[in-house]
Amino acid sequence: MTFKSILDEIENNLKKILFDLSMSDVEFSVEPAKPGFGDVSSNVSFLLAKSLKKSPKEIAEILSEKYSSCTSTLVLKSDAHPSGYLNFFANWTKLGQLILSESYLDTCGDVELGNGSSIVVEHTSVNPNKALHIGHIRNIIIGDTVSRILGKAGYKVNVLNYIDDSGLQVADIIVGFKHFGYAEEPPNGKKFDHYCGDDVYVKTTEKYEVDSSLEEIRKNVLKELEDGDSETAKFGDKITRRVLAGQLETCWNFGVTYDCLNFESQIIRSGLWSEIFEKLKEMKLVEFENEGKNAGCWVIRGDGKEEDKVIVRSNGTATYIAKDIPYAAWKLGLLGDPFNYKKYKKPQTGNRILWQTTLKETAKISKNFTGEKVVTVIDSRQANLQKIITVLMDKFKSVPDAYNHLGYESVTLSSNTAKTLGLETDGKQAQMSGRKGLYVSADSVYDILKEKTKEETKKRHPEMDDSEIEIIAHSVSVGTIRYEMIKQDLDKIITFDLTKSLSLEGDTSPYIQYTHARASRILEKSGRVPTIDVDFTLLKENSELDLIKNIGLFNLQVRDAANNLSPKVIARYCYDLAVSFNSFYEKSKVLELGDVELENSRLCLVNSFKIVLEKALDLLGIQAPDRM
RNA sequence: GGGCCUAUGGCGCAGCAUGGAUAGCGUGUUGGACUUCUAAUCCAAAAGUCAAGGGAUCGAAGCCCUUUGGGCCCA
Repeated sequence: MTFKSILDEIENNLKKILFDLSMSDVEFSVEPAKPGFGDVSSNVSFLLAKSLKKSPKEIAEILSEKYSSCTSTLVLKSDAHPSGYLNFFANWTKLGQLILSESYLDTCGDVELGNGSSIVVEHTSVNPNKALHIGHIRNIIIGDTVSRILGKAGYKVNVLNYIDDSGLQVADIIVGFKHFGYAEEPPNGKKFDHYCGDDVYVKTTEKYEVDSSLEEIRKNVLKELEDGDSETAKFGDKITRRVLAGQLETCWNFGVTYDCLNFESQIIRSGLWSEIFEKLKEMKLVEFENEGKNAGCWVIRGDGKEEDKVIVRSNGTATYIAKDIPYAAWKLGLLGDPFNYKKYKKPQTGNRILWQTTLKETAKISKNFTGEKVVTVIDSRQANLQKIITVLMDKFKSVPDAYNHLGYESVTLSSNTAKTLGLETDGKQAQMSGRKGLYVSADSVYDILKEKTKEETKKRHPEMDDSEIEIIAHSVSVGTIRYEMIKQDLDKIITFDLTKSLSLEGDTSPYIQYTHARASRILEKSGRVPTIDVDFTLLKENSELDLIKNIGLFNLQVRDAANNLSPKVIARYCYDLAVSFNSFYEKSKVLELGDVELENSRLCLVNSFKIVLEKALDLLGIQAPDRM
């Protein structure tokens, strides 16, 4: 049981009181109080003010009076604040014991939301023609964090990465290799995904701008790609898989893993499209246009003022939505599964097995990576398209809100960072562009951070051996990037600056990780094994109670984050938890107090903090070293 | 022309879903704290017409309407 216990107790008692007043249909709130207003607050008196024709203050006083005769185990007293709030003070001896005992359990923080139902999270889905840049990283970290949170909330999560291996961007690098003579092996041992993105792709697209006759070559390559048996398709497959391998390496380095890779080329060849197209026609969700500018096309009718959306052109070719619709339906398990599955050749970090789709009959392994619900992480520039798919899927699937587009704003470059890449912007931020070579790669940001954190760690611990420094620098670098990508709201643009965004102080991952190291150090130095068999009445300082309270809020935060698909909730929680520990750390010594009982009680608290912080950080994919 | 997002101390953000107490945090600035369980830390000070205007409400940073600035999508 956690802090939720006292909220539930108060809510139930208030409900009883309201029932006696025959006011039971009021939806009041019972929430952790703001600092200085007790432990729990309720707005109930405001809501009753009108119907009872009394001031909130008077009502709070009446309710407080009535509350004193309720049976309560965790509430010490209630208090009517002059503002009208009804505040409660906890019996911390009991509540503290409940919270700290709970924190020692494996299930701490678990939430019963999914109840074992399956949910698909699709993220990453970067064209396999370039290395991942800092903008892609935002998508990947959001997706990975949401997956972890949903897992904690009781869902069976299937994480998918959609590989768009048959589009224009892939055609472009093939043109580069086949017609402009780029060597297949990158020079100077450069990572293959970087080579394709920095050199082949950028330089090839530059040539299009100079010579428009090259457009013809590109079109032909694109056409050849669609025929799976062509030489071009086979070559394309080889190249994209090699780029993909490089991208996956970056993802794994950031602690991100998947369950299955879905290849667009296979979706196109699988026949899923014609299956869904027939269904769409049957259900009259697509219509054939006889007149107007879309004459001869199959369209989805726009809602109200919206434009109709063409999905099959008059020449019979499908538009790119036509690739997304069957995939979306497949993810929801609405279509037969045309795929077989085989293991990806290289194992991921951790225990998760990575599968990939295949159309080959030799691999007769069937799997189920679909979900009763789907979350698709794509930036909000694609909101229009995603809305069409959401509306369509709602009509197919009886479950409401089965298909969810989790949108987020893009990452732009600060004018200073753009300048270092050779673009003058007049002090304005700049949109990244793979085609123009205007981006900061994820690997390079990691490398810069790692150098910086290595230096910092060496300075602090001259005696430490290189392998330990390596591990610390890795987790701090990964943590810094992950936290930076997640800590603010999804609908805020992140302006990335090579120097400013890589701070290690303040509201950052290293701050939180450092706090963990402090706790670890206390436990290590104590030389004792902390237990929950301690005297909880000794924990009565404000900084101690505040820390206990924060520890007890963990599962409430997980619920909030999962319900709203909001990873930043957990980031904020980790930060708040760390702040309250640092406050405790400054005010209350733990060791060498000359009072073994008190030491043990505080050690129990420190350990509880450490356990919960580790679990919360794990949801962010951040590891906390014991020393740093 | 239509649509989506956004505006809160110098800078970067939280709070808005579900209106109610004293609008929080980081950074920067100024000053202070390492012989102490690690200073990637902590404490203090200065700094806010919550974009502007209007509306409903006993009560608005939050809800509704209008306008403006910034970003994006579609045509």
